[in-house]
Amino acid sequence: MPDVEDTLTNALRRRIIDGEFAPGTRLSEISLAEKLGVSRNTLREAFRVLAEQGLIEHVPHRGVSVASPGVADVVDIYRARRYVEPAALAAGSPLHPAVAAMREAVEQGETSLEARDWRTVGTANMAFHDAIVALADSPRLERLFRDIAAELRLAFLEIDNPEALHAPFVTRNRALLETFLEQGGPAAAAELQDYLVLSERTVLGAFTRLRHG
Amino acid sequence: MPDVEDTLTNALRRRIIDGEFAPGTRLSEISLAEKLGVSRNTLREAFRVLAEQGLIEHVPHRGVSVASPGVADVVDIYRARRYVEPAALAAGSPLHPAVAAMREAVEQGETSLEARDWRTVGTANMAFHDAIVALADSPRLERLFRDIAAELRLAFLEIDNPEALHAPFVTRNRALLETFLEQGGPAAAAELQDYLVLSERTVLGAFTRLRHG
DNA sequence: ATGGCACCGATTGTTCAACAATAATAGCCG
DNA sequence: CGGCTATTATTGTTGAACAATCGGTGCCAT
Repeated sequence: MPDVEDTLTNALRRRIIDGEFAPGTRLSEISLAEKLGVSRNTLREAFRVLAEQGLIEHVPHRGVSVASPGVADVVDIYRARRYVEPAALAAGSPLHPAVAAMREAVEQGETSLEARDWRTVGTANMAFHDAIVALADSPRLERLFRDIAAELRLAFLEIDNPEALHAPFVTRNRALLETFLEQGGPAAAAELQDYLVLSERTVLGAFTRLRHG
Repeated sequence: MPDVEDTLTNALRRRIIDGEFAPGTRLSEISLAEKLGVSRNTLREAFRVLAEQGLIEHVPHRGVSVASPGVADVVDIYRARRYVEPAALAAGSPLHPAVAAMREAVEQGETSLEARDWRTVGTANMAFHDAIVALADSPRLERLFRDIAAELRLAFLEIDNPEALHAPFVTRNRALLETFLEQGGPAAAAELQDYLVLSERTVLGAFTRLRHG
């Protein structure tokens, strides 16, 4: 049964992102390998990949645990986002295929918002920003964003107040898309800067509130 | 003999970057494991990490080979650099510790240039840009740059004309540092934009010249 | 009781040997 | 000479084994 590896990595990745293993959870090689029906060695290869992506944390001789991003991580993630996303939007063409993905993400967000399905709202929000990055046509920047978006999802899982985290940004996504199409990239980039500052503040606020009970 | 893994990954990484295995070289698990004195399984874990970093390419059932970046990769690498480096410089503080590293890299480059030690000139150039990215104080952006800088070194190895690639930029580094200190980040960022465009053109020119004999 | 210390158990780190699955190659046939 | 098949070398994966390390347990001395 070869080629399990990539599938295994992706499966694990999805399950972690979906919150099946809470952030901070220790992942035992033996029990997890048994549970997944693979050998320890194969599982360890997947671990190395996920650790490199920042989804799990590896401490020598103490195994791996699901990453649990702290305040410093969130700050850094948003810093990176502010470097990449507004620039991608500013230089992006309205004719770029990713614009369709942006529009779909906006609509998906609106639909899910109405259904009060916060988790899906969060997914749609991420898809929206993913599409923004895709405007840059840069595989390496897309990979960076994929990784930090996954980490951010873990941070969201820690907070576990999806409505407050995701709901406010659906209308902002719509507005941002319209600004981009009607006023062009630079105007949208400026708007996105504020957007990201607000988003960061929202996440950090929820974080510190957590720490204080 | 535990904990070999991280050491092994770093050792392999250094040897690849240093050109011990030419870009495109196929890395056989059996022979390389024997050569390095580790087991296949351990080596495979290191492979997974390096593949994730883009240093080696993994094709299922065909093994791994040292990455050999093509024109598209170089273009993308420079695109990513233009997203990150000028912004880091624009927002960077002259009091940041990384400025010392920038200065050291400039001086190292000048010394090596005089000695006509092109390889060291290249290393100093990379250290200079690494320091620029460090201005952003972002571990994730630093990691991105570390990876694409490594890939770029592989591209340089393919070209193998280190003088043309590295020598012209020593004086530019000095000038850029002075602009940053005397005129501030935004002015330096603008200068760096042109710098990177020129650098990209240099690399791409050498590339296409390669293809034509 | 308490603080430090040696031991013990559980887990990770690593190796080895084996087999399955695949891709490239070589050789065969038409 | 081109296409098909068989061979072969390599990767993919497994299971078992042992070494090394970490954390905790319980003992001992104060």
